[in-house]
Amino acid sequence: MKTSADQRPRTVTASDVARRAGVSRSAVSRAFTPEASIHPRTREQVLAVARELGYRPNALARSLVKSKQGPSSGLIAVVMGEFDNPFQPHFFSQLTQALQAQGRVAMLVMPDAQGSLDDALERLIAYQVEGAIIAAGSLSPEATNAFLALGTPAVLLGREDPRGRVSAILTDNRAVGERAADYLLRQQRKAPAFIGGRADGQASHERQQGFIETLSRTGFNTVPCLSNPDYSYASGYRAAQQLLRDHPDTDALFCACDALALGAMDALRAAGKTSPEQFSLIGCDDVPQAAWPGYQLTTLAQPVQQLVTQALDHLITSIASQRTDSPEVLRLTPEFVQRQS
Amino acid sequence: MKTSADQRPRTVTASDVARRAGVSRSAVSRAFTPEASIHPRTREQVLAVARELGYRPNALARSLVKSKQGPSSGLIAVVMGEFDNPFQPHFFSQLTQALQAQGRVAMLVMPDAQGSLDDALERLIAYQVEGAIIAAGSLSPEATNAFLALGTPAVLLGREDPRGRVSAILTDNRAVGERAADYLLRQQRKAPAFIGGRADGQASHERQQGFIETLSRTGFNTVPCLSNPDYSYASGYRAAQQLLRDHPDTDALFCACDALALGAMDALRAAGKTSPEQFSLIGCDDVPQAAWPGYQLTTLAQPVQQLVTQALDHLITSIASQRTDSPEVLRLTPEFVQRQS
DNA sequence: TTGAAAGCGATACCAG
DNA sequence: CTGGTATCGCTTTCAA
Repeated sequence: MKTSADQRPRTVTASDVARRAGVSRSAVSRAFTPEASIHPRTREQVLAVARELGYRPNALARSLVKSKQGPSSGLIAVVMGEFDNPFQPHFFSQLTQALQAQGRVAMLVMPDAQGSLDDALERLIAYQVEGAIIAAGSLSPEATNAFLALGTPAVLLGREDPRGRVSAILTDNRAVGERAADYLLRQQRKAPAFIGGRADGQASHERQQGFIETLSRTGFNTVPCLSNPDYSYASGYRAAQQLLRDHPDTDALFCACDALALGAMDALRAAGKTSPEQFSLIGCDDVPQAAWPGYQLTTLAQPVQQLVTQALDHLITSIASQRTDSPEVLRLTPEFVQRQS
Repeated sequence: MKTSADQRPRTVTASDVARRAGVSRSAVSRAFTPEASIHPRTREQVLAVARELGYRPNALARSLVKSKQGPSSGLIAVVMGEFDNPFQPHFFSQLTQALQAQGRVAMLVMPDAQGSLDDALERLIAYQVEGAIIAAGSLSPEATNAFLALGTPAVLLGREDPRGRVSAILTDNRAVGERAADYLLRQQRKAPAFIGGRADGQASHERQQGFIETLSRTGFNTVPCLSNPDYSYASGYRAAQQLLRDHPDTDALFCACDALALGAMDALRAAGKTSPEQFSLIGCDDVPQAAWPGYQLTTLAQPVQQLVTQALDHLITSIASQRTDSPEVLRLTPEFVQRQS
């Protein structure tokens, strides 16, 4: 008699089903292959027995043999930065769901504080991921290298590869800056300023460029620009305080992302600048909080759904074509979202 | 001459390394097995060649053979609900990082609107996940069943299995309600109320129970309790409006989660109840926004780090012991976080 | 349409 | 310590 400890049933294999159904292992395999040449009746029989026994093809074994024909693990690596900005989770959940809808499985890597990114990547690669979506902010280059070395297709999401070696799908950040400037100009503001994220942050930098260039075309030659160690609410708050101290006449502000903008808004309020008449503020991303009644932040929305769809399409295509050369960069247009009025 | 299309190098296998290093495949395998009995010099040689050729053991193949000895895919399924509450992403990122630190890989499932949960679960199961962490809110039962049927260890995180068939790690929600009540009583409030999430929501319900029972012990027998279709900011806002309409004398409010509480706070402010003297508010979770200067929400923090650690420990243990019977429920104590004063 | 047999890439057992 | 061999679970020729 067995002990109660080995309650876990041995995995049911194709052989088990074959034996029970009185057919060969091949037949079982065929029953689970849509286009296989197999008699309908045989298939039904097999599937019936399979259901009865609770058999499911082992994806590990399947991928192993199919790897002869090309990659087919069905696994996609998702490299995601930390959720320090409320925009990231939103982005991430869209991405996951899109992958899922495609019948693929997301294997996740999040660089933690220890910087164990490399280990984690190695592990994913060992699982023969077919491709990678990289949305890891500043850690993207490392991740990019890892996949590039393997010839595994990868797509950057939300940022661009400085060396242009892999495709990238992102929001047109210069356009973001330009439209932010347009908005503030339309409001007849006299003293606009900018609060950005990390000085080396690509997106932040491009938004700043678009912003100040547009302004300079209208005669604003010196626009105060502050940068921060990150893209957080707290940084926005601090930066706005500093801005008010150093440039008390400021009457319009563009922040590189909503998190910064929300922080800035609270700092402005704390300083008594509560009315939209005295001060214009605009952010970028369109995080859920921006729509909260307490904030009503005007912002430039990133086209999340499009970004995700395009990135996935692109990745799937390059997996299918087995080409990682000829990288492309796709810049999608942000959408202006007017609030607070 | 090959065309430029087949630029992707064929995967390097152990045989390639063996041949090049002048040893057997077994030797290569041993070189990559920490405790294997192999001459240090041989190992170094092999590793050198491996590095040179860019060889990495194929995890798929490895898991396949190791499955003889027991589960060893290194894969853990993470079933996560939608990120409709800012607490979820926070939770999720902690979980992922913890898994990663353990050298495991997270395979993610997020039930999307279409309810394709079953398909996605089937897929994960096919990949021979060793265990599952289920933090999917209301969809947990389905997910639980799927893993239970396979005898795959699973742990519920943040909620409990109504039928008590799998282990669960969660915050002590009754204690949350009790301490919330204590706080409001300490403030000498006369007319406390409660705003919860879904009426059938387990956590919300337990928090409510703890809350009203504690209050009733002090003589409050009829406490207005509102429920909502979800746990969102918007619902909190609406519910608070309704509360102020139906019970204008309310002077203290406990919300089942911070998202609801933040919404309620904005509704209170919009109604002119701005001062902490006139109105006490307390939430639960301790999401990042609760600490923002604009809110300064007093709340009962869920011990995220502990929850994650315990859940993982528990899962690993039951994977190792191969037992899915004798489920346990662990309730961790919330931490009171006093703000706004 | 079907079954037998040959792998996919790696590990573990067994002699040497 | 080392190399040969069986095996993991599945798909895929190749004949029949």
